[in-house]
Amino acid sequence: MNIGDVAKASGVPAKTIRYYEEIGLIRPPRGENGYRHFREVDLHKLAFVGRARALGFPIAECRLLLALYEDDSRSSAEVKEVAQHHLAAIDRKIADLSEMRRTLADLVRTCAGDDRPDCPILSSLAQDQA
Amino acid sequence: MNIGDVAKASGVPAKTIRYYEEIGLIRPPRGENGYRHFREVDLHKLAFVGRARALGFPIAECRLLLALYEDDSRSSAEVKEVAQHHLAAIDRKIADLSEMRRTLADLVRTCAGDDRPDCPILSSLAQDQA
DNA sequence: CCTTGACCTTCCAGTGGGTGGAACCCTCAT
DNA sequence: ATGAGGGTTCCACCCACTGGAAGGTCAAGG
Repeated sequence: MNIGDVAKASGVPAKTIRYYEEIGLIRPPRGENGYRHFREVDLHKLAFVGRARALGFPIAECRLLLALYEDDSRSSAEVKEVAQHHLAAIDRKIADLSEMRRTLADLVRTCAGDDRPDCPILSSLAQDQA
Repeated sequence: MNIGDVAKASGVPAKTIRYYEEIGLIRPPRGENGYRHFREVDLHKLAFVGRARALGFPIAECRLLLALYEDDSRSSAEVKEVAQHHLAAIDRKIADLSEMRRTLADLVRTCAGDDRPDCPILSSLAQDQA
């Protein structure tokens, strides 16, 4: 399979696949014409990474998960720890965003949104007790 | 005030303040020694941007908000629109993260986390019906 | 007057995770 | 032989900083 087929099959854009090769996530062999030639295992790994990325795992953790996946002597505890670590990171992000959302929604609610210049949003940003 | 004082007063790191000047968000005048000299208004604008950034507004929107803040003939409707736009962006992010969280939490819950290699997290990442 | 240390300055490079585009090569069907 | 639609590399850019090196400035203490 060429890169375009793999991109279609995995849902990962060709540009991204090249990038993944550049950072050593995948190492598809090359044909005589210089084209990357993807075997089943390469497609498989790429789809694995694609799904891990879709769950928000950073590249470093995708690399780790891939290594664990390929290591038959892994323990599920190791995998779980990586996943829990990422889950905690997601929770922190959600908490941060929710806090922003709460504040911003309050401000939006109290803003008249009419032709007058008076605006509690700007006042809040301008004052120290924002 | 020098940059260090302003950094302390506004909570925005000196490096970030220099960056904000570079992108034209603020334009503090310079003293004879080449040091940036921050007037009250510069500190004020910087703190404004700091608070807007803390609410997650991207730089472009901070710039817009700052312009509206300095425009006496603005309407609160314009401000509200910017804020609502950002609120919607926050909501999208929260929705995306929540979806990830849901899937990941399910996987973590079903993983034994013991010495055995079998792991539903890896299985899920490896299979198409992840 | 000199030194010390805490400031300040600029510039360059790197972060994460790609994305866009240019310039060029390869392959296949017409 | 030619044109479309692959593929290849490389360089630059996105966001919003952040780290660090090399060097200038300033106030206080000896």
